[in-house]
Amino acid sequence: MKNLQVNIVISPELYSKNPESSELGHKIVSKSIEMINKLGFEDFTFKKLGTSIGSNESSVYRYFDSKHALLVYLTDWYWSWIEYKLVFSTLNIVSSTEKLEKAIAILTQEVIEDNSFSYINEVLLNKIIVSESSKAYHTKAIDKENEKGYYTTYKRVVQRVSEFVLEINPIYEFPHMLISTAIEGAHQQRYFSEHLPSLTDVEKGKDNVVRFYMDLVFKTIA
Amino acid sequence: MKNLQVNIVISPELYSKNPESSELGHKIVSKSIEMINKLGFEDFTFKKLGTSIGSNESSVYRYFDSKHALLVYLTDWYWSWIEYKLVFSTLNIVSSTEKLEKAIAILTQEVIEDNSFSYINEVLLNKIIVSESSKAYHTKAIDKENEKGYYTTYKRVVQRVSEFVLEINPIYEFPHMLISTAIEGAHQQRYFSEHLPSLTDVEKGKDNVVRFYMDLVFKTIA
DNA sequence: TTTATATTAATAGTATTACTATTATATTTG
DNA sequence: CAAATATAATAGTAATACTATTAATATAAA
Repeated sequence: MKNLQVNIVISPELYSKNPESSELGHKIVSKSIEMINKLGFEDFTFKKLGTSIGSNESSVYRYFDSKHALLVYLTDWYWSWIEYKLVFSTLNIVSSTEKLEKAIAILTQEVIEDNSFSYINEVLLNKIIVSESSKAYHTKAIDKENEKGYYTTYKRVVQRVSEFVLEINPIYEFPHMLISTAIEGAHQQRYFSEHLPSLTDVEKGKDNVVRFYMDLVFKTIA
Repeated sequence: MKNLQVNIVISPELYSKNPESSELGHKIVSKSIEMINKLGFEDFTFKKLGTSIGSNESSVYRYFDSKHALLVYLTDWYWSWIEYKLVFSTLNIVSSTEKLEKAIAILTQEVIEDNSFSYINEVLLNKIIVSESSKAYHTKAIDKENEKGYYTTYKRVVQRVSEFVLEINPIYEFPHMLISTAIEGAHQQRYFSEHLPSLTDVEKGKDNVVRFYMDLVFKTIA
């Protein structure tokens, strides 16, 4: 994946002005990732963001209608990136088991190196997904936003991996629940392991989160 | 459980003035459950709450330091109630399998009737847990709050059920992850089934959420 | 029954937030 | 170079999440 020139393309519903289209847009996205990580989503504001990139609150608003819209954009970027990794790493593999293994690994692993997609730090973005992304869809406007297609990338990722599940066991009843449980669960377990460790069985050094979900998924569909 | 006079007792760290101690306290709790359901947590305010119970914003603040504190209180009340149901329904049962079955059912079922714990509507409270409770612990102050004991009841519930798992399979490596995955997963699946159904395999009439997690848990520890 | 005490209600005020609107100034493009 | 476009600067608004103060009311003790 190293030196391939690929771009994650984000659907226009998810921004007012495309942040890909200017230097300022790049700064907005990259600095917001840093700041949301540092401050948490609640304490992060467009005013603080504007100031810290040497620009202005109102300029940020020209790219994103709201703080929430920016979070949805970042989330969609993340899932687009994951989808890319997923497709790339399962291409030409014939064994369904092997494909599902790769998929579960990608979905449950912690992101530990910035794969250098230009101005986006994937390590920090992954941390935002773990600790803040549930706020993107836990909103009263969820149904309207879903209609507008805000969550299609995520749904497509779940769909793709569910298909691997059905290749292995075509009569398994709950492939989507299984995969969305594994994805969301893995994020939660990472959050818990840092903040509420007694809810987990995470040990230093071992990647128990991946092992746990790998085991769980394969046993469940066996 | 019907006519037993039992009270859920909440630890004093979770309120400024005990809402159990006055009529106004009861109203605050019961009306806030209604309003958070209707408006969502973001649009719910103490001002609106005060007005709608014929009282005052500042009076509400005497019971709870903040909106967030109230959500934590409600969450803890819910887990105390679940713990009570859990202990009650597994008492005197010798079979570990049966105990775990009962536990998973209690943890993953939708609450459909108000078991009439005085002024708290458990059906609505369960809905709040499903759609808002993750906001209680996804906060920058989580570590401090955890130290203060805000989440002990929830952790104890996970611990209790993890012990049932270990009774069945004493060498299973990840009992806490399994149980917290099932609990949080079941809530998420209920939320998804209503708002992002393609992430689930929920069908009308059938209680697939309970069936899915029951199957998953027992296969995983087999 | 008065008095003290606690509880609640009413009012006002603050800093901050999440935006909108307007105008001025750069920068790019034709 | 002119026109179009992008950005910055400034100001303003309604609402939020509180705090502080005082007034009214209920309850409990002397």
